[in-house]
Amino acid sequence: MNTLKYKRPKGTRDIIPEEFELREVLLEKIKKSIRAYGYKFIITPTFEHTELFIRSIGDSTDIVEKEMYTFHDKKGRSYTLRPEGTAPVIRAFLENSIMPPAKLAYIMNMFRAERPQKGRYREFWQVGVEAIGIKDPLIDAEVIEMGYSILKELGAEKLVVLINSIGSIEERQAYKSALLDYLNEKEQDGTLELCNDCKRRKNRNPLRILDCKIDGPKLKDAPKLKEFLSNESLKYFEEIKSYLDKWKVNYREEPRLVRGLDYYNHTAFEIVSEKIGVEDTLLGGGRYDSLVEDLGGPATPAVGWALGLERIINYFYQIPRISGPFYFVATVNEFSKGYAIGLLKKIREWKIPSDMTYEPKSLKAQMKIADRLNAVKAVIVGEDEIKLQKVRVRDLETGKEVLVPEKDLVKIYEEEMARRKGKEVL
RNA sequence: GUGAGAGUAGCUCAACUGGCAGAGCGCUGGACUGUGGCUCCAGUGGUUGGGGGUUCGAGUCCCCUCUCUCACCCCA
Repeated sequence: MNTLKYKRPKGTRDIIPEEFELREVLLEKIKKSIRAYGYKFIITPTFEHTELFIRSIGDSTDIVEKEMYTFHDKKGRSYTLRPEGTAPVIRAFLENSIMPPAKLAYIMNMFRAERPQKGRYREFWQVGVEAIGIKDPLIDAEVIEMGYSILKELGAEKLVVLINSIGSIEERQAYKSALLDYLNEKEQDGTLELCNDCKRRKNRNPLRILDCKIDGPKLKDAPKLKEFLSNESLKYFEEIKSYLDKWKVNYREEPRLVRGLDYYNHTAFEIVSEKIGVEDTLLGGGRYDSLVEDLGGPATPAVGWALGLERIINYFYQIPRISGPFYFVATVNEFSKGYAIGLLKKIREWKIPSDMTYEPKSLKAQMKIADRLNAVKAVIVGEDEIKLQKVRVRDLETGKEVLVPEKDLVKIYEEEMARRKGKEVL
């Protein structure tokens, strides 16, 4: 088994037919919901100029520092497999002169060179939305509510929106230095010893220290981010919450919530499920008012989120057993096989999933294969049937057989599909 | 990058302190020659991830290596 010569690269996944069908169903639901909120879908290239990600995500973030798949072409240009969707979408928004206000959505695979674990892969799929050119608490709230309802519709349970305002970039900067002053002072007078992780965090993202399991509790008297927010920022945040209240979104204010990408400001949020032991984030997002300008466009505020498709599937779905061909054509001998080949061709012109055995096999063996493939009905063709100008249709679940003219195969198929509709529990 | 666990048949897993590598499922065929599932019978299955070492003898002990999984970090 482990003598296999080639295996998939670490952290990548094969989506086998069973999961493929499940994803199709989920994605259809997601697309329908997102369109209902007025978004249009786009697809950007799988790779971009490396610079785009460094500029947008921030050069001292984990993603840029150690998780990007970067390569060079023959002329030495540096490209990177997209690690996230927001920067490419904004780039495309600018490059195609799309006019704000614009609501763009995407379903794209992302690439990050992390150590894989549950719900976390090196290639993974994100569904994301970006509302570009609108700055009003109403849109922030709507974006959050949309993510919340979509997750709910997808069957995610015990959802909680964690929400915070991290203020404007200037406000956050002021807070950051106040926090650093506080930490340095405590360290110098010996009342505080940070863990190794937090020593690293100090340079990279000091706000995260407050959330550290080891050091966090020691910092009860540290300055609070909220104290550094302007009245305007606070009011904006309050308004968002009042909409969420009105729409009965289950949220919790999380003063320590910060985002790992540099471009966020003001609203930051995550949606987690309390059903999952390790509180993995199902969806994360926030407001980013300076990104469009940073990427060379006019000053344009924006807000958005992304959700991880694999996490939804991992935590809330079983990979279903899928049904095989609707009709499995079985033949009695070489003579009827010739006839069956023509019949199969007709069934396929009707676009009904169907199959047969190609090598000669006994009828018994053919039936066995039909069963194993989980076919819905077997169509048995032998000399008797040909003589009568009919086919024998056996329901593989009930074992009931009917003798009908060929053209009835369409009717039987349609009736069965109609019967199943709505009952499809994936 | 750090830490923990696991690799035995196609799959899920056994094999006491080192002593002949096994079972179930699957697969093929038959009982039932124009009918699947259930039952019974027979057959099919392996370089125990790879390399080295200790030993009369290694799936089992030691070292190296590869792969996978989980957790931390970080994130979707």
